[in-house]
Amino acid sequence: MTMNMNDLRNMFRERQYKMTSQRQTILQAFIDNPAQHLSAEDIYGIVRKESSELGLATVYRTLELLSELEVLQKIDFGDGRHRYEINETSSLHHHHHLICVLCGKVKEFEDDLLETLENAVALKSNFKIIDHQLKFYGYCSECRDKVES
Amino acid sequence: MTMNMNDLRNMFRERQYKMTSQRQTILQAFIDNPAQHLSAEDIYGIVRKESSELGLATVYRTLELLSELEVLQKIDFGDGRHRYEINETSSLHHHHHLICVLCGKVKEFEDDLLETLENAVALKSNFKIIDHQLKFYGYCSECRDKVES
DNA sequence: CTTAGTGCAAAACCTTTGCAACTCT
DNA sequence: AGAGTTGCAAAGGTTTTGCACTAAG
Repeated sequence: MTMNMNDLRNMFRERQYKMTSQRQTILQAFIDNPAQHLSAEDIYGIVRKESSELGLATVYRTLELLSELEVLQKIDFGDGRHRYEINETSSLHHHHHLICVLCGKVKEFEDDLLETLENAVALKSNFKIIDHQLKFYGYCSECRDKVES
Repeated sequence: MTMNMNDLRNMFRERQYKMTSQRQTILQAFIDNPAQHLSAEDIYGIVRKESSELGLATVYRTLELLSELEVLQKIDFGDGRHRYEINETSSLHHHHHLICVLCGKVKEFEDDLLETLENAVALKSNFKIIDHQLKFYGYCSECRDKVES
């Protein structure tokens, strides 16, 4: 299932990375804020509000590290900054994003149906596919009401 | 089919935008370089090589404008800059991107199969979906050889 | 002639990096 | 002790903006 603090500690030990309080705090922020698509600045804000000391550069370095380790997944909604979420290793949790073009709200959508498509693409394209990302753009229910009225 | 210079002129007239030589040159650069995912800097380079005068700020402003008009589509491959391609209005030309995680090469993939999924998502989510974007990550044929050997 | 668009340089952002100080193991 | 990590400030890269000037309708 989802990464927890002990898993992280073990991953770090294996690779001789050090488990620092900053790294713990950052992972904890993701655990405390599920399904939030947090940016570096978001994390920085969350952690500082909880009165922990932390430099912004450290946030960037940690997000980079955790992405390489595939603890986090980097996503891009085109709003000029990178965003991250905990990488659900269980493929059952593969989900996609619905982005409202009016208010910018991002909703999640669970899905497995893409596996078939992925196989077809792999065959035709000669790519060995390891991951996919699917985004839908449209109007969320609230904004749709505004538009239609 | 794809946008041409006259279509653009008409769109501009309708909205009282002005058709300037810079805007023409920029659209022309997209027409001359199909399937290229050009960044602002790319366009700037292409145009200047052809000895036309043009400021980088104008490129950014024009790309923004053409995206709003849906003449261009903004895409993001996570390489730190926005990229654009001509928006194929014909849904037959809906295509997706295969991104190699090793060499960064981007290949295109044609597809219609997503319509079904889109409908399912619309129903379940209460979103009115107007567009989607699908990216596959993996190893291209060349890089796969390197990895497997 | 009027309004929109351009170019330049400066500013604004987000992200990365060099380096001395620090802290896990 | 020793290697990795942090924080700060500076640098880098992309994108945006203010303003005087220019060009399209």
